[in-house]
Amino acid sequence: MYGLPNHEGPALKRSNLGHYKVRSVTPRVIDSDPNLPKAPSRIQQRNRSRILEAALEVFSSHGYRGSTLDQIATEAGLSKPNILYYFAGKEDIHVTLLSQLMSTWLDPLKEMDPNGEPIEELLAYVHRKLDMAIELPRESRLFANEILQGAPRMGPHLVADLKPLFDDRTAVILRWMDTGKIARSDPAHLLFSIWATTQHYADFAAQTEVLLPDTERRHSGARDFLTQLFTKLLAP
Amino acid sequence: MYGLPNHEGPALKRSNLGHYKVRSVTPRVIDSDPNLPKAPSRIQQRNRSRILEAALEVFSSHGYRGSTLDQIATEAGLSKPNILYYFAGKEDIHVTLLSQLMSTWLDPLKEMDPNGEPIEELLAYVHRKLDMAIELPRESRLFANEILQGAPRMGPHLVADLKPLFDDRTAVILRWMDTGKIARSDPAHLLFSIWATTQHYADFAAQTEVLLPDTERRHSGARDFLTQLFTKLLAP
DNA sequence: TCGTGTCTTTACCAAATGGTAAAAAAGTGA
DNA sequence: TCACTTTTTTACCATTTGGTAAAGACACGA
Repeated sequence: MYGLPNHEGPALKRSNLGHYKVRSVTPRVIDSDPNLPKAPSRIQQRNRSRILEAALEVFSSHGYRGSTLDQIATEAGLSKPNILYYFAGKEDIHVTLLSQLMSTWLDPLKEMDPNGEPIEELLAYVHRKLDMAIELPRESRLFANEILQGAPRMGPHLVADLKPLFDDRTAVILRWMDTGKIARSDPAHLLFSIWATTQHYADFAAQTEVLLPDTERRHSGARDFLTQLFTKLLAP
Repeated sequence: MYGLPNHEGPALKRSNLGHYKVRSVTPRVIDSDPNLPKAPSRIQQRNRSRILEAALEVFSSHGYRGSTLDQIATEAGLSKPNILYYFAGKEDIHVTLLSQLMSTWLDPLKEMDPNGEPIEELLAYVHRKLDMAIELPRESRLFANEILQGAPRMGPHLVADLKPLFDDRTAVILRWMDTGKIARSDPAHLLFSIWATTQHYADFAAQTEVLLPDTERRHSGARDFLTQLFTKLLAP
């Protein structure tokens, strides 16, 4: 009688392909494979990135379901049908955003050098993560929203991309501990605590801004505190 | 042309009072003030708490906008009009939930004893918060969702309830530091880091469960790690 | 300047969703 | 059992919203 809601809004009536990614081809002499889609025109690049920028703004502050195509369209300065010319649908925009941001988000973790000085590497990682949380809070919130809802659109990405990197990095950290250059602790929880403490400043900004109105103390204070916290933890 | 969305769905046509809270009174001999609303009947108590339990389940996993009255109704085993007999609307349910949970959520902070042993008190607080995150993840996620969206319905609560408590507790911690019983650090950021690290296990469970599938290591491992982390930070 | 393909707008639609009116059903005290 | 109140159901409604069709505007090479 009262079924679960269709979380994607009105049902799409036909598979909505052929909009941008798959299209008929006008062969170019330069192009090696005439069966590949054309390179995006300047206008396409501009509008697609406009839409993604607008979507980041909207999705990150209202969540997926809390955002509407109209909002994104207004923010992007385009009409709703027009953004649907560039993307197959709301979900397509969201997924595109998430996958694009995934690499940005994981970069600092990749940059940790297994041959570097352990304490330096880890503290640098903390600082980079904190800088990102402060400078790119929308990106942080976008991910937080997605994970909070149980990662419905990013679950596979987590398993395929994040998990292997995570396993690799925890192994590196474990080896560092074996050398005695940093104190022993659970590397997995160490990474969790770094993520939690840094992203907290982006994800819970509405709270921290109320509790600690002084922006300067919030930002550089966070840096000092986290340095102290992790320096003490890692000291051999 | 393309306006912002009305985030509350269809506009309500009239002020929707008189549903439960305000109703005509049949005077009782026992009641001292016959102009006060009647005490809720057994059936009302049962159904209201059923609805709140269902709403906690639904709101915490889909967010406010991602949840529908039908979902809540189904989960509660009632019909949609029936839950609207008990609550004035979707927002009323959400607000009721949030205010009820606020005190549960702040209790551990209140219980910190200014006259206790600083390290013990703070570690006990960390452990209580972690236990709550693990045992009441839905409550944690409900708050996280609300804060992430900028606390649209809880902002005033934060200022009125949390801020004074926060200021008081950071002052207590500062006094503890003055006695030399714990190391100096910024008390505000100390509390932030406790909240961040503990709630992370509830709010980002979708992630931690992928990265650390072993439930035992996730839970007791977190406890050990956080004990270590904060013991080292606080050691004078 | 003409024609072809790209981009944008106008005018829609169907489903989902929050909410309501009103009558039926179930309790309840006397 | 009767009268009265409380609770539940049935049948709706108005907006919102994701999405589409189709025509028009635009760009640009030949």
